[in-house]
Amino acid sequence: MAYRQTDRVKEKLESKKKEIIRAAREVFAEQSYQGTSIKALAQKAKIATGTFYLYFSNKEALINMIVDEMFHELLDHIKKERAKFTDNYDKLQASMEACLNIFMREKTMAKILLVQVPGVNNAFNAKLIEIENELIKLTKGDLDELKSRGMLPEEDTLVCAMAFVGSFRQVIINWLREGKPENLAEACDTLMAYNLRGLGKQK
Amino acid sequence: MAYRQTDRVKEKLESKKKEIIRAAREVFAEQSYQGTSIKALAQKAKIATGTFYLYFSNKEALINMIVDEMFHELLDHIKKERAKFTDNYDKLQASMEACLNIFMREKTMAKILLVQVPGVNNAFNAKLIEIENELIKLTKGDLDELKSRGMLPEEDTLVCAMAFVGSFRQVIINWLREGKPENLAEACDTLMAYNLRGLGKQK
Amino acid sequence: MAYRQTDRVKEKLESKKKEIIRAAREVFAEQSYQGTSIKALAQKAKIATGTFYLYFSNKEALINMIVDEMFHELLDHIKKERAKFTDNYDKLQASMEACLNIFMREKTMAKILLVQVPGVNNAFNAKLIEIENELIKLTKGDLDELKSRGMLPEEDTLVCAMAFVGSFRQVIINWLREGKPENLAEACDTLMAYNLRGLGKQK
Amino acid sequence: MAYRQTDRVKEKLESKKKEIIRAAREVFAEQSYQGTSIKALAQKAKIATGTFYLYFSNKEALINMIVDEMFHELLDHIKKERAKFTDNYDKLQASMEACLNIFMREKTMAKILLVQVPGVNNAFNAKLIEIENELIKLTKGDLDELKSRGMLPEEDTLVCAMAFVGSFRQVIINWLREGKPENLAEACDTLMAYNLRGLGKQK
DNA sequence: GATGAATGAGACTTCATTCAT
DNA sequence: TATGAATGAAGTCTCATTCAT
Repeated sequence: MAYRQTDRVKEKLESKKKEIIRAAREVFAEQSYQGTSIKALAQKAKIATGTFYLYFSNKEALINMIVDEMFHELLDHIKKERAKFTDNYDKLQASMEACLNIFMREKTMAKILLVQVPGVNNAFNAKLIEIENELIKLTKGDLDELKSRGMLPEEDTLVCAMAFVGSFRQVIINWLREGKPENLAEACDTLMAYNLRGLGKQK
Repeated sequence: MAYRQTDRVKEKLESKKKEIIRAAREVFAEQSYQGTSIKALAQKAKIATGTFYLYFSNKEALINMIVDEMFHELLDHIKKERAKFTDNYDKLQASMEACLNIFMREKTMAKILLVQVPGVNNAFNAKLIEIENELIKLTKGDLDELKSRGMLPEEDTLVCAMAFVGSFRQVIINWLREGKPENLAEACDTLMAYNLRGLGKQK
Repeated sequence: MAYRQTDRVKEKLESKKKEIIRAAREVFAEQSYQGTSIKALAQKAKIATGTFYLYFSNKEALINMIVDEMFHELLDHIKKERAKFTDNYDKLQASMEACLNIFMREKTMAKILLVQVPGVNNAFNAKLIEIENELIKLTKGDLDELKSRGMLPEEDTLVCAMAFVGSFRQVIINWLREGKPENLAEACDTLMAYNLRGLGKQK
Repeated sequence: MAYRQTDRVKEKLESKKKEIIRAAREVFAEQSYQGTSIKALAQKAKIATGTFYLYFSNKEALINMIVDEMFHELLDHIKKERAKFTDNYDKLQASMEACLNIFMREKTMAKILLVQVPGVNNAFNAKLIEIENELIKLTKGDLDELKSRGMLPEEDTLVCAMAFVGSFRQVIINWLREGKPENLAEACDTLMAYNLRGLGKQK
């Protein structure tokens, strides 16, 4: 009987991969992608440098997987939260709150997505953009629907969606970088109100 | 006894430095800072690698100069445009329009400041943040004044300023990356209206 | 789960370091320190250039280690030989003979210490000087003792010690560079007699 | 009438060359040959880097010329001083005194010949050796003559000559490097007495 | 599978030398 | 002739990736 990958073996492998990713997230949140060597990474993950290559074909594959993972963590969570509501204004609010919550909970993710990684490598920069655009698309969907129901004035919904997302992004990034505003949850309310007014929501 | 540092020679040297910076801007707009070697840079500028070091002490000095330059180009222009108005709403609008105009005119600057450089090198990342924060500060100044005159509702002006700047940033960045929205000038009007409503401007 | 740092592996690493040092000694005996590139060094040691940096943090660390090593090899041997005698004249003779013997046995050491390295790098030039001065100091110690016992005329013992050491140094260096005098052991006797007369030894 | 190198032109050229050499001596006395760039050299000589190459074909030609010059300065002076005496003991003393005098007068020469240059470049290292050997040869000549007249015991005159020169060399070098012995002239007397005893001079 | 030593391409930078002015 | 900007080979060192154990 030949060697067979039992579930347990598979699981073990998978868990080691997870561990490496976990360590990598931590490191990348502190240092830039380019500034982090595989050796340093391996040390953090408590493996040998060679071992890294048993789990990832190269450095880029790792960051790709990390960003991919974050992509799903983030959007799945957002979609799940949105699904709880039917009103599009509520959906909008739920989206942003979900976003903030996940970033507050997982600061490493926030740092990687918003601070460290951008501008490093055109290849996966694309993936970051994808996340941003996906969020804009969701937002635009809401706006389009509200507009079609006459609940919003006649404005370019793409631009509005960008403004909406961009305003949140800016506040989160400043919070990450400089700790201001101190109370992110409160700022979220202010932002929400700002954007709803901006959209021209009828009271 | 030729080749004295006549004015003409000096001028030529200065223009060569400018040319290197120009080439560097172009390269950095395409590739990341870290991903660009001095050799590649030199090739773009049509000089030998060693020549680069006659004009800049090292790679970091170059990017510092570039970002510094952009910092001044951008903020000087904005301040000049703002100075033409006394009304704070007009100032806000002038700021953003100045920003957009300069980015439309100098796409490489926009790409470097907004797309390529962030997240690469903590040293001058700070300078980029400085630019962003300077703009937020200017905006906040306007909002504070408007608020003190009772022309704005009681909101956290820092958060509002971030939202304001962030919304523009997001639209510009998408335009840079994907060409959408196609008509940036028009989008600017939409954005302006959006933000003025968001601020709670009394008609 | 192989390739642990077993004793055998450790030993191998240590021997590799030794091998690099051995190769370096050989190269430095032929070419100057500055004139030897890491690449050339690596070739001689049959390793890749990068491998060098696994064993030494940089070029200077290597030469430091080499000179340090020689410092101890040389002085330890001299002191050991001196210790066999109580009479200071015997000690003097033992010192010089030990010196000659070690240089005859390890010509690369002699070439590096006496021919190649001096005058190159102020940092470890100091270490070479230290060796020379240590030897002069030992010699002076002997002379002072002899003088205090009235066995030497009233002369400046520092100058005499320098003369003593310098005369040996010159003969060894000429032997290294040009093979003259051919019979170094015999020359040693001549030198010894010369210096003892010079010191004014009472028969 | 074609352009002709008048004497005055020639003289001017020659004097510039001298000036460069003078500056180079000064620099080389402080820094090592390898550690000195042509640019630094040119600055010291108050010429442009390119100008250097109008007077010397390359860096090595300069050091060669310097050492050559020193070779003659030194040996001509020594020979001149020796010529004043007929007794070989007097000649020996005159040689060494001449040597010391010139080194005390021209410390840069001493530093270059004895401290900085050795070990740098096999090519002109040879020339330094030549100087040393020439001095040994002169000394040996004296010893041989004394020996043939029965005024010296039967010893290997080459070794004795080396001892003689080596003892002086050592004292001078220590004086240069560390300022000890403080009084070089006095040390010279001690050394002379030491060596005459060493040679076995009959009183 | 796991290890970490080994590899070598490639980055930055210096500097002897050349060359246009 | 004099200048100093320009050149590019060569040096040091890093690090992603491979490979022997």
